[in-house]
Amino acid sequence: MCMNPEGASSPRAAVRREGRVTINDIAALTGVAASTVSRALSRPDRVNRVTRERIQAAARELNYVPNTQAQALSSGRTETVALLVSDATNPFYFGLIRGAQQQLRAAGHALLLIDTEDSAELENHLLHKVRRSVDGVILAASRLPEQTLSVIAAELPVVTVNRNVPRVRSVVIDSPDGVMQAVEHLVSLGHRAIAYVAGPPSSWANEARWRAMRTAMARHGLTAARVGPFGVSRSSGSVAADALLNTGATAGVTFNDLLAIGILQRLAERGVDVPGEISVVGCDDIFGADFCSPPLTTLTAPIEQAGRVAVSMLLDHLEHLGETPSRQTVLLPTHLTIRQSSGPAPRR
Amino acid sequence: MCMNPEGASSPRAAVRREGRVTINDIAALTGVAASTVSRALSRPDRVNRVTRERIQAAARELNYVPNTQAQALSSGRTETVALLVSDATNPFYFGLIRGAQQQLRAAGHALLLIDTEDSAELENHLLHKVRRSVDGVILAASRLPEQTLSVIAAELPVVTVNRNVPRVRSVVIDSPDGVMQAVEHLVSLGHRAIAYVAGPPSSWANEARWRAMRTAMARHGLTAARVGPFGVSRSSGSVAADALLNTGATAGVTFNDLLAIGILQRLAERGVDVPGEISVVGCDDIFGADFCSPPLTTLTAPIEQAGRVAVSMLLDHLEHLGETPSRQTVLLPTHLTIRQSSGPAPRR
DNA sequence: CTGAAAGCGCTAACAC
DNA sequence: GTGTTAGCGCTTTCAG
Repeated sequence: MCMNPEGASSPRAAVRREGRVTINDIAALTGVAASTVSRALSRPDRVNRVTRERIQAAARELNYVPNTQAQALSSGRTETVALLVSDATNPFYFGLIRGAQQQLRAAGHALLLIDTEDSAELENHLLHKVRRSVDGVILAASRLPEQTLSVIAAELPVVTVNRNVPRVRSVVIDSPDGVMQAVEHLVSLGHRAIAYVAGPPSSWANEARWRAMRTAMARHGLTAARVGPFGVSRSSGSVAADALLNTGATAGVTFNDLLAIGILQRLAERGVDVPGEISVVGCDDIFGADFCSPPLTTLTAPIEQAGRVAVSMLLDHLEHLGETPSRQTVLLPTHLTIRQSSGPAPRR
Repeated sequence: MCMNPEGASSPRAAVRREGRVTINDIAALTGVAASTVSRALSRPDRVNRVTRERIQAAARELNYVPNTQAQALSSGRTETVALLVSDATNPFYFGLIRGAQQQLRAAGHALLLIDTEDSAELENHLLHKVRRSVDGVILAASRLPEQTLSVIAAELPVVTVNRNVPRVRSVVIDSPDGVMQAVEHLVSLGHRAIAYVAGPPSSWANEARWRAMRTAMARHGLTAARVGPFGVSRSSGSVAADALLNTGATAGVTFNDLLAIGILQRLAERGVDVPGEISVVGCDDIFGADFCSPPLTTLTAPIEQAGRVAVSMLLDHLEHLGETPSRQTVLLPTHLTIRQSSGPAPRR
């Protein structure tokens, strides 16, 4: 009948609070205390069977959905895990994301995806920011210095992928071993001058692969050339291809497939025959490696499995907090998948 | 000196509560009330400049990070947006995820990634579950029936991608227009028998593309054949290729690139020349479309932009809650990118 | 086994 | 402008 003065809405967006069913509603409906409802729902074994069933029935009937915020606030557990990737667009991560997502869902946890845009600074900042909003984090290809990682791992459950840091759990794909296989493969095809096409210097895996390459070459009394560093995008492939050609090598092992595919494209442009004039071996076996042209010989990495394992390790860690943080690291094997980008060394 | 009885730790994992800095610590340090700290941090303009600066300095010094759970609980805003995709592994989503992620970060929001595994049921379930944990959701290629979507949109801010539902905001990529361009292209190359290779029936976009195809063909007095439905994976391409060949068509327009690439592989296996014997046109221009063999003629979709726009619409919606939910839909143009998988129709 | 009560950390009226 | 006071919805001692 009259305008009430408090009718004016607040400047902040109205908060939707309609329709929310809380444990109190269930408590009221079933005539028990809210705390009992809470128990019945989150630790069913701690409550009498008949009350429990009555409560669960009521919950179902009212279409109750727990408020995760509230749960998190009072319990300290968020049932959420953050996955930090350096570039959500990199096909390498697709499998990782997928594997992690699967395993997480199975455990009823949510996945917070964070793109660090390949910046250590941003990575650190975002990590700091979500620290309290997640139960733990998975760091895929972290760009952070070892010391920073140690500090973070001390205050938050962490699992790294493809990055080995003392006292931090990690799953690493054994690409170095794969690189050795690749070198054997190339050497047996008659190659003597083989170059490593390096990725970002901040990448731990990059250095690990390079080391493996030198070792493998040394076994045959050969020394590996090295070009780079290059960015890990297909477009970096152009420069990389030219640099690779310049070394006079008859074969190149690249930091990853993205780079390798870029190189393949550039070589085609320049009319260089692969593998006739030069062989190219990639790393990871990402989506596309099997249908680029020529199909890429590469190190097949169990990426999806890595995602699953990382999650398992993290969840396991969460269960046993406080226990000795044994420097546990899982090594996943790779194998060489031979396709058409590698072949016999050209005659001199 | 003596063991205190409460020393026994609880059976649940210990909750880490060490080192947490709260607004109370800042309040104590600066000698103001906690509420003032809260204000100074979240609505700086509502507090005296010098107090504000003192508070901000203290916050920085103590390395304060707000507890998002608590913020969410009391404010109702979570600063988190969920992105539901039907398959996190589908390269189509990479760009979408990336675009969304970018825009979200710029606005200081987090991204909850949810994989619905292509199941309407699971989609509905998960949506229900996160309803209260996010400010809004972006539904990429939802499999939900229109009515369900309407219901959800009524109780939670929603933006759909490639799915048009009355009263639900959406961004749709104008592939139907692109399909028409594709048909013109093929017809002008002399093709008369053109088939549509269908994707999942539950996909809204699939039907939209098929309709566009028929219309475009009709304009030339032609009728399109249709094969399928097929799954949207490369492996479905084998069956699809055989079915396509069976129609006797000289060209095929496929639901998406993944399928098209699969078809290309199968055709190569069967020794069918593309585009000599048959032309193939894909849809989306995903990663890989430009380097498969032959490179795929396809409809280039602004996928990343779609992700950004979807987020913008959603955030905008959040700002103006309660306002008339005008059925706002943004149409993003596509264009035909001609590569080597399409060519003149073969002579009879 | 269940209830009462005290918060989790923060925001949002409402006073002053 | 700033302090006071209630909660947000849930978990978790602590009694009984």
